[in-house]
Amino acid sequence: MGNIFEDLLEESKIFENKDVLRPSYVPGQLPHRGEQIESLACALAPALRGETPSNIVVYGKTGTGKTATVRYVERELKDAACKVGSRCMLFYLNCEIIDTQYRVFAAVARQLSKSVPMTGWPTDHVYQEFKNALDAEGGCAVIILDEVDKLVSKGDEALYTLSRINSELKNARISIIGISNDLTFTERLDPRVKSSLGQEEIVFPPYNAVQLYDILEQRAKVAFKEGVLEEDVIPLCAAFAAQEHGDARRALDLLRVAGELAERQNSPRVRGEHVKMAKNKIEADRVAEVVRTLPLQSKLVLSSILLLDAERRKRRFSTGEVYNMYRKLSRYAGIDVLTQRRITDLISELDALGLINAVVISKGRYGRTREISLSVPSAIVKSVLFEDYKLSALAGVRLKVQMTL
DNA sequence: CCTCCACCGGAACGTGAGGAGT
DNA sequence: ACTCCTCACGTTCCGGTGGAGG
Repeated sequence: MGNIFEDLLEESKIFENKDVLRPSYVPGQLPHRGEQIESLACALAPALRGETPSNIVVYGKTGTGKTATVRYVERELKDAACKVGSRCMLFYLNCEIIDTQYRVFAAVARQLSKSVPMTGWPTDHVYQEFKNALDAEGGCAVIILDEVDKLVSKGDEALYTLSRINSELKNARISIIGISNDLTFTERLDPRVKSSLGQEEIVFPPYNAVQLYDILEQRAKVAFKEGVLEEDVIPLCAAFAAQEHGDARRALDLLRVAGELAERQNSPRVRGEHVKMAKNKIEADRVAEVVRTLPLQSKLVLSSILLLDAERRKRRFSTGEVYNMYRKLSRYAGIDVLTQRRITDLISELDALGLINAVVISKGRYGRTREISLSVPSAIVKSVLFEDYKLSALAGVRLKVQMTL
């Protein structure tokens, strides 16, 4: 008795099966994606007959169900291939992690139980191994490249090689499915790759609030106990997510976190206010996590912006101002001072992460620069930044810096 | 209409860590 | 022990540019 885990072990009063709300979950049915599923299935059907399907590019913003749909079709195709006895393999690669030519080949070869080191081999060696593995297996291989744009940003060699590989294979054929959330990414490609890759295009439009509602309702039935959701919960989640470009992942997160918050408060039901709390919590957690995992130099840049923000009346700063502050800070903290060129890149990264806003503006006679401002609450950033022991010394530094200059 | 500021951002290159083969 | 890879992170060099002020 009195064990600290006793209370926590008790069965949830809110959730029936929380996993259904996780983004990795592929449901048995995908509402409002019938059209896309059909196009994909149509395009891939030749694989079952031993022919080579066209290459496909799938477009759509985050949370429009691209990955879920493709994985769903992948599963169905595998089943079908099993039944028909057709030799058809599917490889799912996430290019956010597998983001170079080397890694793509290595990942596929490994799934065909070849052993390839993380790094070390010349790329053409891995390429050979990759081809041998495919040829040994024979049949048709569908390579799914999730977030292809990440792969392209580091040079389009990988796609170039992949799109031409069929002429070098004896027994096997491959076709590529690229998933991208950037509609313009093909324009950065070599025209030859572009025409080969984009034989077929499928677009995923964002969900509207009504569609999000359907999705949430479908999952909520499985995820929650009967009757714990108050009526306004799902519409609220749908509405919030619809505001953020119809991102279904956001909507599901909101619902899950709202449930968790209700559970923690020992509330018997999930109410609308839990959704509002969840919205704030998700944003704060995201910011905190992003800031925490920033490299030291980027943290320093962010600290500079934070200090400027606290010292000046205005809220937007030029690259020069930020760089000057950065130099002072890193000297004070005894950290190598990087060049301004490097810092502009770091600033762009912070911008891409959504922590700051950086827009290039021209001030005419007075030059051209980025206008930089913090785009998240400074309190969250500050508390996380000064956790870093190397930066904690900076917490009380504001006045000193001002004086030493 | 031209100038010229204060940067932007591409390209090429260097270094050093991490790993493999011989 | 030595050679040969990739890759992350920086630096150096430099051509390019929107628009206020002359």
